[in-house]
Amino acid sequence: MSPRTEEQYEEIRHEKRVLIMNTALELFAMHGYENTTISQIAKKAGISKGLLYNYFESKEYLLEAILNKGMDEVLEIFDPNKDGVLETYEMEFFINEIFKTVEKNRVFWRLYMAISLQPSVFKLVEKRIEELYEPMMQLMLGYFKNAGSANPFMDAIIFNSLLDGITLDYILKPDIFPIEDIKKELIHRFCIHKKTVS
Amino acid sequence: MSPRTEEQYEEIRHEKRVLIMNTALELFAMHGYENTTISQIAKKAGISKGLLYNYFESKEYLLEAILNKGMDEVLEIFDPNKDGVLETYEMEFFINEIFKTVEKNRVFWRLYMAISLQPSVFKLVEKRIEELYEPMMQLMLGYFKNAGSANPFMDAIIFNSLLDGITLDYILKPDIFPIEDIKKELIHRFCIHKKTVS
Amino acid sequence: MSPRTEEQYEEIRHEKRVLIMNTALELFAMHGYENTTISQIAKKAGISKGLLYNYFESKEYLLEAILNKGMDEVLEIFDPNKDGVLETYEMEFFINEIFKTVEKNRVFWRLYMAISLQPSVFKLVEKRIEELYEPMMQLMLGYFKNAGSANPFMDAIIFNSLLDGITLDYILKPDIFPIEDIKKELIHRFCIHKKTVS
Amino acid sequence: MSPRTEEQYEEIRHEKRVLIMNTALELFAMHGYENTTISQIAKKAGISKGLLYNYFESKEYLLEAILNKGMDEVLEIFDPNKDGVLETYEMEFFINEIFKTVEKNRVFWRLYMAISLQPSVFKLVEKRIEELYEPMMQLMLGYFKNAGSANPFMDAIIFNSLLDGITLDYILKPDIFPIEDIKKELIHRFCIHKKTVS
DNA sequence: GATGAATGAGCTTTCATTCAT
DNA sequence: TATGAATGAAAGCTCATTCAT
Repeated sequence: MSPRTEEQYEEIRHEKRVLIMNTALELFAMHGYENTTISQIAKKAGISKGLLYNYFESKEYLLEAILNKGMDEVLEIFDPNKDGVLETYEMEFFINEIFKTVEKNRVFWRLYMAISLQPSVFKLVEKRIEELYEPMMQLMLGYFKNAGSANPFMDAIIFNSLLDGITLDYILKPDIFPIEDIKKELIHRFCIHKKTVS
Repeated sequence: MSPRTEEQYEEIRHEKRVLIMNTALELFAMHGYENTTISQIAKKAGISKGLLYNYFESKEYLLEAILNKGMDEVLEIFDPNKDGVLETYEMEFFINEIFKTVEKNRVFWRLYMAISLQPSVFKLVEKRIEELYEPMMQLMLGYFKNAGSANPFMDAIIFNSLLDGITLDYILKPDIFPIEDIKKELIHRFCIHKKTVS
Repeated sequence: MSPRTEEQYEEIRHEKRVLIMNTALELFAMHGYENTTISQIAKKAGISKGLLYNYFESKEYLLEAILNKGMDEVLEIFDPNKDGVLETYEMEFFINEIFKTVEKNRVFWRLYMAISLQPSVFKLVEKRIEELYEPMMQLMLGYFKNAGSANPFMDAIIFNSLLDGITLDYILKPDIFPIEDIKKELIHRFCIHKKTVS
Repeated sequence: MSPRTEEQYEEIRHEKRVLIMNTALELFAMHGYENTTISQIAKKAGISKGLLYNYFESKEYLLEAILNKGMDEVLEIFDPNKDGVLETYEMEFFINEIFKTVEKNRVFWRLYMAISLQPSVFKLVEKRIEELYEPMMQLMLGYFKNAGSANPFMDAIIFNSLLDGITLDYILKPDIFPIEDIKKELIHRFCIHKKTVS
């Protein structure tokens, strides 16, 4: 056996980081950030407390890393059309993407929302939230303008709130919330084919 | 000097209870339940820690009392139509009531939502939530049926999610969220006046 | 109704003192001195905490008063023969008296023994204990000498320990400890009629 | 540096546990369970409060561990003759063993008796007490029967009470109680040598 | 890199005692 | 005399973080 290469070590480090972050995310989302102890995370991840501090400077930095990673993943959706306008025919794809993200990262969203509701921790996500909401609003604004809305600003805000509400309700009751039906309904209601804005 | 009468004691007790609950609600909502210490509450309320425990058995019971009181106030909205159906012409009144409640109890809703997102504390509100959502859904279901909706169940869920999303966004950014405009828009969109029901 | 006389007030004060002391004794003996709160005592006695402090300067003084009163009652047994010698024919009477006291003041003895075992509170009873044991030992010593014992000192100590052990066991399991039979047995064993020391 | 081996940790843990238990036993016995604070124990043991909780879940569990360990040690005396009968010639050995235990574990016995006298804490030792008294009584019963006693049950109870009383008096005044002489006297009185059994 | 024993600041909670009425 | 609201010191306990190995 030859000693591990620099890259292998790097790989191991990266995998452990991900392990810790995923473990912590689950616990944070389930019991809340304050109710989760470093011991619990270390135990569930199968490592020692000391090692955890080898990867993350503090509990708060760990949380920050988790939130940033989650936000990065979410923000990728907006990349394709980053500086463009959402054409009406793209709306269906967009809604699908959003729902896919929400369903895939349910646990992250729960944590994210809980944190958002806590002003004293909110600073950790405040900046990233702007990165999310600003392009989102621009996209929607452009879309509704394009679709000939009488009040595109109002339409955008309401659509945005509706998505937030759906996400919230889905997170709170994932087992009984009919997320697939809701998605279809949204597509049906908001994806205007051709020029027939009702 | 003779001791205070029972009524005087009752008065004192009631006022202090309210003072403590209001103070705690604000702090809980602002910094989160776990991040708020009994010391902070006592200090802000201008009383000693010991006295607080004279009124509430524990920090958790204090939270429970706050949540229950808030839920009681919110549930009063449903009283007028408790076992009836929401007639189409009543929808405007109903939306107005909901928005009034949300605006008036902004702080409570923030706490309430934060708690709901934390499964381990969720048990405190679980039962009360059912008291809120069940009649709400029935009311909406009846309303949309009455209004001739093709899919009243879907309409009810979406309307409900929309309200949740609006509440959430308003709570997170009360200063910039155009709550009044949104309310008008909702009334405009969802209040079907008798003659126009097809 | 004429105002109460000075004596009547004094009478009321005395009765209330006794009420508080008896209530406290029971609680102290049942749950221990440290585990009993002033609130509990006041509540069980049907008075306010403030009033209790009107009668007793502190919790410790209350305990002291209880212990002293109990000791006084116990010490009365020794009065009849205080400076005399226990004649052999008086032993039966004496044992009867001791058992009567133990049975009557079971609760007091429990407290008294518990306190004795706690050096830091022991100072409260230390002096009174000497008042009890010293004459007791003298009495026994005289008795066994009188009865022609080969080692009256040893006999006295052992007899004393036996009484202590009986008291302890009776206190710990009053329902199953055959106190009456034991008493008869003691009388049978230690009351030497005439000169037939076995 | 590589981390300590499992054995090293085990060693450390065991030694600390013993240190804490011995320190706590002494303080509990001296000042009483309720009057002893965790801080005092930690300080006297030369460790932090936090560490103590690393080893014992709570103050009560610490007490329980102490009582159980003490009882285990005491119960070992009964092992040799566990299911047998105490032959008359073994009585001397048995009395010697009992006195040895009492003298060696004086501090434990003080705590044990104090706890026994406090019904609300009694549950901690209730079960263990039965383990002690039941075989003790059986042994004594067998012994006195064997020795031709007219009332072996009474003899057993009285002998038991005598031992309890001696233990109590010795604990209360170890410096002046003539425990060695008493032991000899007991052996003299209760060890019936085969030939002299009438 | 990896361990978990060890720390200590800070939390919730209790309760003897005081005091305005 | 009598009340119970109010205090505050001190208790038990938790947990993020450190560090010797």
